[in-house]
Amino acid sequence: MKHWLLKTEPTTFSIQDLAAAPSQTTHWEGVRNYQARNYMRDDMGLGDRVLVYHSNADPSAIVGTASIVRTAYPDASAFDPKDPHFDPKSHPDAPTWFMVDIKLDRIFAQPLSLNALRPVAALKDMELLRKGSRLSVQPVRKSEFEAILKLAGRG
DNA sequence: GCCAACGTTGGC
DNA sequence: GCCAACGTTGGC
Repeated sequence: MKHWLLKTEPTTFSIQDLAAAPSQTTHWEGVRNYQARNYMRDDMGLGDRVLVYHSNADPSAIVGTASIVRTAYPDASAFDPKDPHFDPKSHPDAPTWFMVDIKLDRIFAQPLSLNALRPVAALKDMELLRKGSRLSVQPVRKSEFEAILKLAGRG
């Protein structure tokens, strides 16, 4: 089982939106970066655990966890000219972009902000905390995932 | 709103 | 294949 971090802007789709979704499950659509795509398409497995991160938020923070409940399949939003993530170069017979489905596990009682995470020794190599890190789908080490859960407590 | 960091595009 | 220009991300 692997561990991941998924970024989302809460003004677009928040973990509260995930909690309100049918079966607390959603398609993680709109990823338009090749490295992020490759992680989703090639490496994500059923049952992998996910940290949900709110970017461009106040404060930006890890806000909860989810699990992969469906592995990669074509991202149909790329085929829709009216969709903000439309990509004319992606065709249904040879899709460029993929998505997975995730299901909410829990929302942390206290969001873990970047300021709260930076001083944690166990997280010093975490991709999220690297300067200039922009990748919206990131692998997370098991030790990092467990450290995050510990910080989040049982609430 | 600023701007650094990064990815993509396209002329050559 | 280089690389300048441009667009996007995202913390602050």
